[in-house]
Amino acid sequence: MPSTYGLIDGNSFYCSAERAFAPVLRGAAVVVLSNNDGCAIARTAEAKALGIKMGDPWHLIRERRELRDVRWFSSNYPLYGDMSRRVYQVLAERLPRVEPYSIDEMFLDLDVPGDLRRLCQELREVVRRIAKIPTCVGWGPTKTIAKLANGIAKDHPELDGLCDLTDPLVRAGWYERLGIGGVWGIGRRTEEKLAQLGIRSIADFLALDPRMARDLLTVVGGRVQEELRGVSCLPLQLMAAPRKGLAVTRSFGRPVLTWRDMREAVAAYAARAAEKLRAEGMEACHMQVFLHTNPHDGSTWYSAQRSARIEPTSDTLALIGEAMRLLPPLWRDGFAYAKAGIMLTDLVPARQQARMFQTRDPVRSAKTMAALDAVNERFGRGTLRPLATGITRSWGTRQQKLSQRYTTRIEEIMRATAL
DNA sequence: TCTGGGGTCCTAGGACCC
DNA sequence: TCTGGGGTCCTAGGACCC
Repeated sequence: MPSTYGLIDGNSFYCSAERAFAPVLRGAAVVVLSNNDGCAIARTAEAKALGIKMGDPWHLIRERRELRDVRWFSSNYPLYGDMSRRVYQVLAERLPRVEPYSIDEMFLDLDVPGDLRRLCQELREVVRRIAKIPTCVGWGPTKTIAKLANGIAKDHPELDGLCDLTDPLVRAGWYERLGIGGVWGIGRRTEEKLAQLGIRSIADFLALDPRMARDLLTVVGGRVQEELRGVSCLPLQLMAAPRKGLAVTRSFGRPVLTWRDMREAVAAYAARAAEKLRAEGMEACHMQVFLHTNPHDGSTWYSAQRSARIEPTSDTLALIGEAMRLLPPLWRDGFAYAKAGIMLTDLVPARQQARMFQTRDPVRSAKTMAALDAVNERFGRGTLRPLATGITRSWGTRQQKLSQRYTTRIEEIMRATAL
């Protein structure tokens, strides 16, 4: 177990990814929007300075005159994924152990010889130069402390993107000043619960009897407390744990009113779920389908879900078939549906040998799916798709300003931006 | 009228994360 | 016109078993 953990994260990661290809955006207020261009999910410092908050609905932001010049983008996850992998590569070439934690954050094992501050500064510079992403780095004796340090580096520009919380005395100083709600693992509800007991700062929380912390917040809260004390409970995870489930759920670009559109949308989600499953080399044994109306618009709420055990598969047509069996009982005429989704759980590694009582030919299915994936990999997602998933897709997601490079390979990107 | 002590599996819901 | 998507872990409670 390392004695020093680091956390590096990309500043306004999605915005920085967009900026990497459009130098003209340097110094400009930039936001990236959620699916359906619904709300702001990433903002540059300039956009934050203009008062744009995380999660602000975009239709309200754009009405404000002073925000007319804000540059905005629909989210382009394939691009951000490429950028994230690039950042990982740069780090993994320079450190023995790196754990990708989220698309824009990596935990680092900093048990390496030499001056840590200098090393972290060098990491920031090389990530900026090669992957074109500005970052902050925080470090300390546990992951939770490294995460806290990273947040401090982000919030205090005078620290030049670096924050060292190795020294208990330095930590104690911050613990007095920082609210417990900013700690990794303490959300809004827990913060409220603690506030009722008069616990507001991190220092207050550490003064709480560990048994009481566990009774109040379960083992999770107990672990947070230990980690904040400097006792490491969360190891670095170099191997990503096999995933437990997978979901494709999406709000419609406009309300779905007809059974025909609903069937198409859910078939399309099932097809996408099957693709993801195959990309992971997994098969699903359980499927859940749900749909619901808009919870925000004051109309009558209707929501329904149904699930079933299925024969293990990652075959697109088979999964569409299962979804089409689950869906009909959920449908009620007369509602304006806002969202639907497919969730696959009980994932198992794909295997090709025949099972007893199997109703499909696995070899044939694998061949067909491999061909389908190869075409879509080469010519873009959705080039080849089952008719059941629709042609016009009037329910599709709105993406008015997608940066036009989502099939681009990272090598081409790097060439395009070579200085 | 009284009525044990474990187990497992499943589902739903809460809380949190990015 | 009108507010994202996709995960994880933990706990409680019911059904069922011996």
